[in-house]
Amino acid sequence: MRRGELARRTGCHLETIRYYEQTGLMPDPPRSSSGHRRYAEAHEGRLRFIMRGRELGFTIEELRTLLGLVDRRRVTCGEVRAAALAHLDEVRRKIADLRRMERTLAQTAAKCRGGTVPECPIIDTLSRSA
Amino acid sequence: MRRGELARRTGCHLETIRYYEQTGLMPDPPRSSSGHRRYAEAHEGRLRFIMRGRELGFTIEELRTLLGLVDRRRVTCGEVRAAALAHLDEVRRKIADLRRMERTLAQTAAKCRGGTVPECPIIDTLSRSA
DNA sequence: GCTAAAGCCTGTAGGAACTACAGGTGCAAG
DNA sequence: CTTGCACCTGTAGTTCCTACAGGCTTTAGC
Repeated sequence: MRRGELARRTGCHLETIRYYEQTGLMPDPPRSSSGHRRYAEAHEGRLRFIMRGRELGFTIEELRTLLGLVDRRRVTCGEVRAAALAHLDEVRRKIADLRRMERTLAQTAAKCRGGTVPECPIIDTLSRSA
Repeated sequence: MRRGELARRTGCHLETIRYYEQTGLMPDPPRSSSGHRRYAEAHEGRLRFIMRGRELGFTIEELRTLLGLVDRRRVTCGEVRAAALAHLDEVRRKIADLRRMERTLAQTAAKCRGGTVPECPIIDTLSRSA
């Protein structure tokens, strides 16, 4: 498939695919005789993985590490495991942070009747840097 | 307190404080006669709120909205509540995404013995775009 | 076969949210 | 009173994209 179709299938921005190629996250794909990129199913899977990682706040650099481990297939299992666990810690920290924020937002919204009273409990909570 | 101390207290980068001032998240603080910024406790609270919001993935623009509501104190309670609930939805979506990633990472790491075998279940899972 | 539209190519510029630096002023301590 | 650090400003660089501009390629209709 070509770049446009890969973009449509994954929902990734067309130019971003090229960017991921430039930064080494995506491999240089084979080209047609006229120079057009030709992607296979494997590319789609890899791109989806990168996209999900980015959505979840992993940096390009972190993904490069993770994918680098995947690519150099003779890396030890222990190394991969360590990287995965480090990322797991980070993900769990982010979840904990978001849950705190969730509680604060839910509580303050619940306290508020949604009326037109200027003295609002949400405002008060936020002002106190909830 | 001065900019340096506010930075030390909050852990915020010195220059970032100035940036938040330029972009209107932080108010222009009072200045000493020689032009040095003079911050009060209230500034520290507001900065911490911004920092937490940023860590949790809220954009500058979203924070500007939220803080704008806080600042213009005569906004209706309903408006504030709507903004808070919208943010709550977003937070919940992020939590759900992160939990999916957490499960994948935990499961694949558990399957792996951490040895030196080149055929690693984590690698296989990631290659399949977990 | 021919042309028009759509799609792809490259390089480069712009935007968001910082971060770093250069060149200068203020202030406090020895 | 001078040395050194903190602060001031404006501007340039970083990351991760996104959007052109100007030019080939491919495809669909005639």
